[in-house]
Amino acid sequence: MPKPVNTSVSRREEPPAASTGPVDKALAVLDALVQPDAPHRLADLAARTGLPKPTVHRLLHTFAEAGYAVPGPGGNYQAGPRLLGLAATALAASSELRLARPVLDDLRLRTGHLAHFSVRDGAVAVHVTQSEPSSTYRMPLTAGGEVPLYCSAVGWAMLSALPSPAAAELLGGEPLPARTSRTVRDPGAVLAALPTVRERGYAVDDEYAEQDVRAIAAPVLGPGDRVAGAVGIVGLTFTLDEESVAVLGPMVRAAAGTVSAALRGGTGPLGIVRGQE
Amino acid sequence: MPKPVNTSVSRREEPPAASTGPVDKALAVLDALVQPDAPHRLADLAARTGLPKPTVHRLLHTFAEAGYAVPGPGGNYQAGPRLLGLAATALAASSELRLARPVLDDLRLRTGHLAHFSVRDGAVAVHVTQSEPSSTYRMPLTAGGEVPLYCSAVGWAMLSALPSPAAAELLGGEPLPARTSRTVRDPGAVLAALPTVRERGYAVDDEYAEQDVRAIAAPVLGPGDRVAGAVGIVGLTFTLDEESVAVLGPMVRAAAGTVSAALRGGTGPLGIVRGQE
DNA sequence: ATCATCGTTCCGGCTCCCGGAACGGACGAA
DNA sequence: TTCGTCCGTTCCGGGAGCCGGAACGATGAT
Repeated sequence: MPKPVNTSVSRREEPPAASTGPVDKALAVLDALVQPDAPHRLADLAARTGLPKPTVHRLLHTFAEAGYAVPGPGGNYQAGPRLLGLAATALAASSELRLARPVLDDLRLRTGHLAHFSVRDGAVAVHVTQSEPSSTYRMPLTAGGEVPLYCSAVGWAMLSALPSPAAAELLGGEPLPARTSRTVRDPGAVLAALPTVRERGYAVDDEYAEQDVRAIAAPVLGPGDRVAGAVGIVGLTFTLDEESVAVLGPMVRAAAGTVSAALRGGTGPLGIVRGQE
Repeated sequence: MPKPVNTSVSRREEPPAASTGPVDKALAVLDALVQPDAPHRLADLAARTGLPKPTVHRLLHTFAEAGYAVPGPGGNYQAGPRLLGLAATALAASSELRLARPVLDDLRLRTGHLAHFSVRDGAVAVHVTQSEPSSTYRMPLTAGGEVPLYCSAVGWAMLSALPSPAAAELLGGEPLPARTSRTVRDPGAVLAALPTVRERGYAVDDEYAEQDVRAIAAPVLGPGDRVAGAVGIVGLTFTLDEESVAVLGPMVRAAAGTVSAALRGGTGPLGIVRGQE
């Protein structure tokens, strides 16, 4: 008796975003491959990317031949040495990142909170590096993670340093999804808050994205006042309480200013003499 | 049992890249895009990858649409936010890397030399992360950089932890190119030195790769004695002198042992092949 | 003003990418 | 042990879309 193929209506919305070109598919697989829950099985990668199984398999084979993925026993894959090398090179080559790191360490030491540096990708912020206190028993922030601009301190900070029309366009006209009961859902309200952020020099996220989590951030500006990213600290509300915001805010603002100044001043695109290769 | 004995040896590619598929070309462009001398002009990327100009342009356009590259004024490109996020995610997801970092910091503090962690990609070692002393006036090692196994301390360390046949295959039969006057060019001589490395627990590179540079390294072993990488220190010969090798060597060996133990013990992503004998 | 160089666009040819279907092995349940 | 299920892998014919030489406009140096 032929079993009916399980074609039940998926309860989960299909996120697949059918990429048109092979390069987009390759990027999708790479993105899935570096996710923290390694090693990855072929079926999982196919499900996550929404690509057909043979397609993912072929891409993984290509990656493996180039050293960007390494196949394990039982047909599971993980990030390969060349991918790790690429990642290390990319992070080392980013001048803002290289300059931000020591500032983040200093900021973490002086505030006791997790300090991080994020950059903007469209309407979301990507956390690129961070300095964690040893006492973090639960990490409210993951490296490489993303958070919408409208509900994060780093997001508001970067929005505040953008021209108003650009900020308005990024926020859109529709009501924004609520993450907590305190999320500011009205784009107009977010826009109205930006002048205050500009005046103070730092933005505060009061449980906008997650319950019991507060954050403070300030924008980092590169040459020509271009927004390069944002520096911020994150903590639970009962350690990063309302009173401390008044003293921590200026510290965050100063840290961001330090990075901005370093970006403008010292090391231009080619300030250093590199060895060969 | 078909064991994956895939030990691809050659991975060196020259400007006339023989990339057959579009995915390989995309990887080549990505690799060129993260190189330290940003921003990159289209013609440079085309020259570096050996690909035709329109092809590179099309790939960059695809990358830009996905946020993996960002076009600057005047038609130059640099790594985009998604690429930085991917890099951060990849490095954060690697358990060996996460475990190695604090050990490297400690090793650097106690030895005063640059400490680094490298993994193997075919017949070369890739430097994945490092902890630099502040006094480094010239960096003899770059993040994401590569060095052949046969002429580096980390290379010898990883070779020593491999089965002899595998090590022999990686070294090949031909005489190896000389990097300095002290480079060991005979594959047989390298193989003959490995038992000593195994016995002492660390390898020493006496100006094999570069003049006036000495290095010490020890292998890091994961579950099942699989080679996960190597921990090493690098310094100039007149600060990292011959007498200090005897005291620094065991420290490097101990550091590598710490990482190995942590890899085996604590935070295995999920113990899959625990029963495999 | 003139030219070399670069980034960008165009377009016809035909490569080789695509993914449904099938196969064999691994694992768990009965 | 046997059966059923699921997974990784391979195959293959059709046609989607990749390819790159050639051309065009912008830019900066001479």
